[in-house]
Amino acid sequence: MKKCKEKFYITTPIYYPSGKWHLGHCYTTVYGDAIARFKRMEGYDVFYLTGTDEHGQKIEKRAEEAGVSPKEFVDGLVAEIKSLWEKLDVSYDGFIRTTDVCHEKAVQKIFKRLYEQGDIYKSKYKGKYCTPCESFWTESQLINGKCPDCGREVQDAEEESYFFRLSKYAPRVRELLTSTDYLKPESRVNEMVNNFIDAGLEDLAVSRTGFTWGVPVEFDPGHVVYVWVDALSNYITALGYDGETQSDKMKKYWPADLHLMAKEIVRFHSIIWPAMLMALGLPLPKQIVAHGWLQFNGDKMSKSKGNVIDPFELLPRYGKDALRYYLLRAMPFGADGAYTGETFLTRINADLCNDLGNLVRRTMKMNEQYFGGKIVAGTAVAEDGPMIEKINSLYGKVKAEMDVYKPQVALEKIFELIDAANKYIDIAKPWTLNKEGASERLGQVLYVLTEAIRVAGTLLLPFVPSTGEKILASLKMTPPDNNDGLTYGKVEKYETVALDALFPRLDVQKELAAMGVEEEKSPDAKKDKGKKEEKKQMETPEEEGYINIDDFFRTKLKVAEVIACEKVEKADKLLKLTLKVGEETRTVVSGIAKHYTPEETVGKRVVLVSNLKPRPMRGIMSEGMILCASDGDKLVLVSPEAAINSGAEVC
RNA sequence: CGCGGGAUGGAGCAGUCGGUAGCUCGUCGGGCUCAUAACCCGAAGGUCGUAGGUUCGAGUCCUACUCCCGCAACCA
Repeated sequence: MKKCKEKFYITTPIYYPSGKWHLGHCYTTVYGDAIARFKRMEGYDVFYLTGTDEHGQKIEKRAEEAGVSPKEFVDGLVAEIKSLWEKLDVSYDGFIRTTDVCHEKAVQKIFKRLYEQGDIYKSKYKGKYCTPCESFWTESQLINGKCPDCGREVQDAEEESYFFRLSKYAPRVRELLTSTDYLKPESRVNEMVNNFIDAGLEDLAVSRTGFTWGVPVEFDPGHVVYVWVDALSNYITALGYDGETQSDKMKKYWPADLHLMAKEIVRFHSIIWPAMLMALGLPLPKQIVAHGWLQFNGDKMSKSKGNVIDPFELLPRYGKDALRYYLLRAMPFGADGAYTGETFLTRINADLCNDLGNLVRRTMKMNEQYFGGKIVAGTAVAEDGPMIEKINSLYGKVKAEMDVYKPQVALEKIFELIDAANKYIDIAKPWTLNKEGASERLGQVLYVLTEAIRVAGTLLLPFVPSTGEKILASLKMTPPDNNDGLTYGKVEKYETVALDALFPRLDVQKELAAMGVEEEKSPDAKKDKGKKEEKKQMETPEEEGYINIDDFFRTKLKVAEVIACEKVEKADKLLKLTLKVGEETRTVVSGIAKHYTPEETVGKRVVLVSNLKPRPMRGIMSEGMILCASDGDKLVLVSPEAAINSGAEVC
């Protein structure tokens, strides 16, 4: 079955190390890993690339706040993500960092070449300049027409920038999107074409002068290459492309077979990236696939909502394969998927513990008990037919789904065989055969089961590698390096051994409590959690979760009266409130427009956080925050319960 | 009318070319004893968001509407 080695080049995006690594990063990377492993099993010469995108103003700032150099800052996060990939069994072949010297050099060359051939040109864009801050702002960034940093007047100014002639390639890119299957799922095609291409593609600013943490433009000091050319080109510089000559790796692996990514960066990969490649005269990637986002407890992941799922916490508790399985199985193709602790645990229990783990365990125990683990092929009877057929057809089914990059459906197919095997045991009743002394038939039944387990276990390897290995270890086998043996009867003799349970069964309620999930559904769980918190309070009163009184009084709360209120233009959720706080007048922008009209808000007394750092919102400087109570759907303002002068301290 | 996605048993989802509405979890009842209180069988539960239309026949196609969610451009 092994043919001449065809290549397969697959990539994840390069991740931006500005904060914590989360489940979203894990999802994309594990998804890619499953495909890479599957292709390797099929005999492809796979190159799986991942990496990090390390330049830019945000990193520069974060590093400054942390008091380290940008390089030191990203080094730490890169070490973290590499350890994460190791813990998740991610089998990447290349890891590119945009701070790698050869990448930076290649980017400079690419930039220069595009400039020399006229695809990049120098121009200016108009905006506003704040002289004291030495900052350049666009019209829309201004706050009340003034500098968003210092609030001072700004002057008309022009800033130099290099531009990429994106507009020149718009027709070809449109053609690519609309008449090939370059972009999957197709629903994204309309989004791109309608929103961006047909709306008019403007040339793209590809350099910046406002910060220095980036690849310098070789021939124009003061400019650094902005994210597009720097980040996107990683897919070719990682193969050793240096801007002109083709490296061996480049010749071998380019064009990419698959760029995998989450939906928010589809725009760059479906429009800018092909245009860049066209300009460079390189072949285009065969396909980009965009997956949806993991939503957490019904919402976007957000720290303030307390629903951030940290893979570093989940991993040691449940293991890499539980996490891999969940990510690969539970997400629908292309759309968003909802993560909740409950669905996670239920999935692991139902599929991995009950169906798969238990099947392997019960079969191996019977093998051992009845035949001392020595199982040989016997004569198949009619009753075995459906099972044998299922074993033989499994690889084809899994392959068909993996060819269109749908691991979730591929896994479903594998579990259909596991399901069928559990049913087969009930029909064949080995324990009865044993009592009846039908030894030959008993041996054959166990042989069929063992074959099913071998094939399913082997096909599980790309998805849950260490579980696949454990299953094969029960059969005293090691993972094969090809897909040759995936049919019934390929192994005629076994000496099996019953190992420990593959996945211990989880107590869902206990685990949920341990996760600290907010909204348990069953009353029992609430009880459990209540107890737990009570205990915690008694034992460790000053532990996490508590602040002392001084901490509290750092927040200056005051009663304020709303003396004017209006909707913020072009903002659905914002109201601009003018507040009287004692003698003072404040402007506060608040996201309550869905719950209050301006009219009903005027005259209300509210509680203001008066020492919050002012922050621009939708062009208006908001000088504080007013307190509201919300239980999800409902939101109400918090008010003093009796009349009191505005400006009164809340204590 | 800014763009896009969605609405299917209690929950989460599938449903291709229109042709008997499926899966997983949960619930209820039964079976089995090899196995991790696991496994197997059966049942209850849906006017497929609303209102029209096309058709012999609509979850599927057309029109209008309601509600939800992303993005643009915000909710400290």
